[in-house]
Amino acid sequence: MYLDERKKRILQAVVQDYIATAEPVGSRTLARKYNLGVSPATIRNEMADLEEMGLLEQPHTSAGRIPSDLGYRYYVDYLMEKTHLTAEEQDFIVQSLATKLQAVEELIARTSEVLSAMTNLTGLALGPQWAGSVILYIELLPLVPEKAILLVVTNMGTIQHRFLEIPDEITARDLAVISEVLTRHLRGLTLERLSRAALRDIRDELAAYRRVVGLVLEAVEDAIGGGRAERIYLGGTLNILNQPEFRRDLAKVKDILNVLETEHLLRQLLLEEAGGTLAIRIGGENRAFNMPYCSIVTASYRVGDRVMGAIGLLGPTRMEYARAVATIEFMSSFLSEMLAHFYR
Amino acid sequence: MYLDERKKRILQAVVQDYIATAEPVGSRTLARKYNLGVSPATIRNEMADLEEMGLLEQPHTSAGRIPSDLGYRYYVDYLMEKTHLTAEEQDFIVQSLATKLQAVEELIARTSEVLSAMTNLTGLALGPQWAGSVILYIELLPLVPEKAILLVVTNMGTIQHRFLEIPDEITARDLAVISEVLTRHLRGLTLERLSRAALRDIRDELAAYRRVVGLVLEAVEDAIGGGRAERIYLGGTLNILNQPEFRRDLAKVKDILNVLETEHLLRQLLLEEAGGTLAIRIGGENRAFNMPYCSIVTASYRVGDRVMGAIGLLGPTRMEYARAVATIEFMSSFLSEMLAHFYR
DNA sequence: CCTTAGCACTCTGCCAGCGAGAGTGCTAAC
DNA sequence: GTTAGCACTCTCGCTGGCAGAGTGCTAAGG
Repeated sequence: MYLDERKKRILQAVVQDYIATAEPVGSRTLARKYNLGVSPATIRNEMADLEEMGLLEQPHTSAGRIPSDLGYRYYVDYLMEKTHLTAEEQDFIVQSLATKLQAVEELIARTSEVLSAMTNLTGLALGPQWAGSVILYIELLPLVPEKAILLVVTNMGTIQHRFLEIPDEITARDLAVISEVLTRHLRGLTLERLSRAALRDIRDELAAYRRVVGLVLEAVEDAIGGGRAERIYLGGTLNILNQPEFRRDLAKVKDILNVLETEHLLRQLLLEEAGGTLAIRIGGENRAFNMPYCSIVTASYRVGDRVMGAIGLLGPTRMEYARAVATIEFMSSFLSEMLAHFYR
Repeated sequence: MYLDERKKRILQAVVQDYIATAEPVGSRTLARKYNLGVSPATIRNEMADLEEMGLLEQPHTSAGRIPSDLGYRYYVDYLMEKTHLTAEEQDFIVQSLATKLQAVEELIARTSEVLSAMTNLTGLALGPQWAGSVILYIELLPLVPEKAILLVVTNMGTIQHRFLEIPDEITARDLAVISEVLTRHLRGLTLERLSRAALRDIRDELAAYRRVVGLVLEAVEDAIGGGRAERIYLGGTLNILNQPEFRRDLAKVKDILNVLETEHLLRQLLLEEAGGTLAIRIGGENRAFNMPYCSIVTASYRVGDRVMGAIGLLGPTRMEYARAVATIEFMSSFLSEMLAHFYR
């Protein structure tokens, strides 16, 4: 789609003004606030063109124009001036995330809050990804009589646990033996596929414990498979209610909260385009979700070249894209850095 | 406060009708729907009395009456007919919670969702309580070069972990020795107070590892102290938006979501009266919270006589108390039962 | 003395009508 | 190609009127 310079400037001005005010913007306002060097009448003509091209739309005949999804898209792709967080802001993030950090989950949890605090949007954070990591230890420890706890520790430091009923005659020593055998055979395998061969070997070697080995292996498989659901952290859900476009429209708020409450939807939202570094999906571009009035900016974070999770910002289509992008970019690279340091 | 039979019946009818319809209820309606055997005029006189006593109030001169906090309180304490969940409902709960259960956290998480599904209110669940449990194992495992992971396992099957930087020269065998010493000295201690003596003994016995023992003990203390923040699970946040009294009033919704988003407020809300079995706090009785239009029904769940956590239902003051109470009571005793079975 | 019918009064919610304000599209002049 | 002028349109907020619901009071009845 080709736009001459003047159209670009006008589109840019409309988008920026609408983002700032949430009010449809008219030719007069435009001429006054942004010195475009032409009169309102000319701007009107241009805006009519932009509307015909599908970049702007009118809520009703006699209101100003607002950007369409396509208009935002053009803005984001070609017109938006990239910004960076200020040194103070970066510092704030670093302080918020780096102080007294105890476990990776905590880092991710705080990330969602910081994201929201930086932008007044809703911050999302997913991870850390459990898939793709490698088993380091499997331990079976007696808990109370006839109960044991199974721990699976991976090289990423994630831990899954399961409870097991065990027959009375199995001693702590037996459990230690079983742990050792399990660890020896499974160590180094990725979680996605425990080789069938390894499982059979274990069964053979532990033939003496026939009564429990089935249960134990089941628990192992379960711990590994069931752990797939990484937690999603939300920050600033409340901010949605501060957006003027939603103050009056409970139905929309409900749609959004519904998505925010449904983990698998969120997961889909965050991971859909985790391939690239940064994804911006605007309004109706999010086909799967009934939220044509929302945009989302997402990015994955990595350790080395493995995707460890994703973060995102959800807000009205009218969000400050430049700031959202700057924040997401900084946060995802900072997260990657922190994790790299954490794990190596 | 003494009420004669007729006043009781009228108050009861007002509360029930208002709970059902969310509309102020007038004398005419009352006379028609509930056969009180008297005319609207008499009812009006009685209602005027009830209003003077502070049990009812009028939104404006010419609307019907609605119960005041005090009115609800009287209803809950003296007039409410206790109900029980039907066999089908109980079955639904049992099915939802008992199938394929993997870990205690999952049980609690599902509880909040079931609570909300049963009542169309917002379900809260806190726990399982980490305080009061006893250390069973402490393990220090090498993770990647110069990093180790510390695991603290308690008799309740909760696990805390922390990452540690360790000098290169410390071997896996060294870590095993340290683990053994830690476990030997700390096993059986409750998390609240690791005795100073035990810590000194450890320091003495591990003098050879002077370089790491400080770090390790710090991590242990941190894992134990930091773990205090049990997770809170929410279910059905969305239901708030379905309440007619909040459909129009974004400010209230915001207040509520704000509380729901702030963990320490929720914790306070759930634990405030964990002493008794069941607590109902109505509207303004919740002094600490700026939500005079909300009530909350809470109960703790236990294993033996130790409080393991709490569950609750949050909704408008107009909630169906009888149902909320029945649900909470069933759920908390069912939870206690499940956990008792789990742990013993 | 309690209960009840009747009635005047009050307040809300809803709708229609109106004017102000903002913005547009079109036309004609520059 | 640009711009001033103008008629037109649409929203928003305000007002007044009206129906509906409910009340309190009074007076009559058991």
